[in-house]
Amino acid sequence: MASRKTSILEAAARVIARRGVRGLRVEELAAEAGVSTALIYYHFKDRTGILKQTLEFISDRAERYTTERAADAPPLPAREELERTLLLELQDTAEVRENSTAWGELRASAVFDETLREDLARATRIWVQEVADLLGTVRPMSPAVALAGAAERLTALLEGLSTRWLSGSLPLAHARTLMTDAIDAEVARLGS
Amino acid sequence: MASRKTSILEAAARVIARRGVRGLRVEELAAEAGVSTALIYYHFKDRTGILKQTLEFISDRAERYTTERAADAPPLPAREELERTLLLELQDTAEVRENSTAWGELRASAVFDETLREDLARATRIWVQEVADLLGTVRPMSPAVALAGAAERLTALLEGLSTRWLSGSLPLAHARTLMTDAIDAEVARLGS
DNA sequence: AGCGCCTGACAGGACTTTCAGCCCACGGGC
DNA sequence: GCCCGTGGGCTGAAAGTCCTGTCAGGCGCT
Repeated sequence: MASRKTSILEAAARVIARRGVRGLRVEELAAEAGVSTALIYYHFKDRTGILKQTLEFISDRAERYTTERAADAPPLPAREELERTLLLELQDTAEVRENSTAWGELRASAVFDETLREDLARATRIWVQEVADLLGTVRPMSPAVALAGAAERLTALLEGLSTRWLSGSLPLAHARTLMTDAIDAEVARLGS
Repeated sequence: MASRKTSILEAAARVIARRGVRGLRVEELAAEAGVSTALIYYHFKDRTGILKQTLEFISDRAERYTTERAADAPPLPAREELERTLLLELQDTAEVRENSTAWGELRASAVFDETLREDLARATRIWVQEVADLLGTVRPMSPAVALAGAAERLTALLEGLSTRWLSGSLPLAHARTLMTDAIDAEVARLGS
């Protein structure tokens, strides 16, 4: 069930989305979760422990929501599936905003914290591979190297656009347009 | 010439590159610059003031080093100039690394700090415009809207690749290849 | 003297982490 | 069934710790 510890992790995701990894205050987290600050230290050794476990929690959750689809939903055509997967990260819903924000924070934190790098690199690799596979479905004749390159560009672009969106430099609708156009370009490029 | 204030800003860029925005401690900055903490507050109103002016300082400096060329160097062909400008941000030299890291940090911080957003959005706009102009030189017949879109994609991609590089998810050489390919794709796209 | 640049010292707070112990579910002995 | 001892989950309160931002004043230049 939603144990106390789990609900603290959920609360942590919300607080990080609101304030960032940098702005997470244990007291605020405690208030958000409706527990005492001491309980946080009971379950997580220290502030770093909170961060690590929350980031793990978040990447599990993200993997779930990008992959999962209603079991009874008809499978989408390859091209729509690709677009859907990528544009999913550019939506103004609480869950996506929360995950995107946290992902961006994780990425940014890893620049200064080597202990995060390995996990991050692995998660990135999985994500890129997933997109490369989708591209392969859209353009079955393309060489793997080309697919990998396109997937890397698309996912890196997505991260860039996402950060710009979240930092208020780019309206969401425009980000979506740019992303769609980039997908067109990459698909066309593979086709040629 | 290098006024005390300027040397504080240079030190701030170094400290941010080393510790991140959240890791910037006024005391550490003072030590790095070889001045008292009080002097920092004398020149910059508060911590946020330091951040804002450092952002400005960094984007000026980046503009300089991407734009400037030796006076006696022959002007490059448009296409090479474009490539050079974008790939300059993907180099493992102290100055570039420092600038890129600080830029990424400030971008990430702006997600949670509205006071940085306006400056950041402006700096972004200028940069995108610069790239759009270069693209316009390469493909003079392209409509402005297409140039703007391509420039936004290329700069956002560059930010994404840069962050991946700095966070250890992407080898530098590979990032450069991906960037070059993206430029090819966008230029080809404008040409059609 | 007046002014701009600069400093040491510290007040005041924001945050993290610890501590002593309460509460209650549970299992064993009667 | 009932009592008691135990231990994990949990908390209020406060001790630390670390920083930011301020203040009164020094120093040199015009």
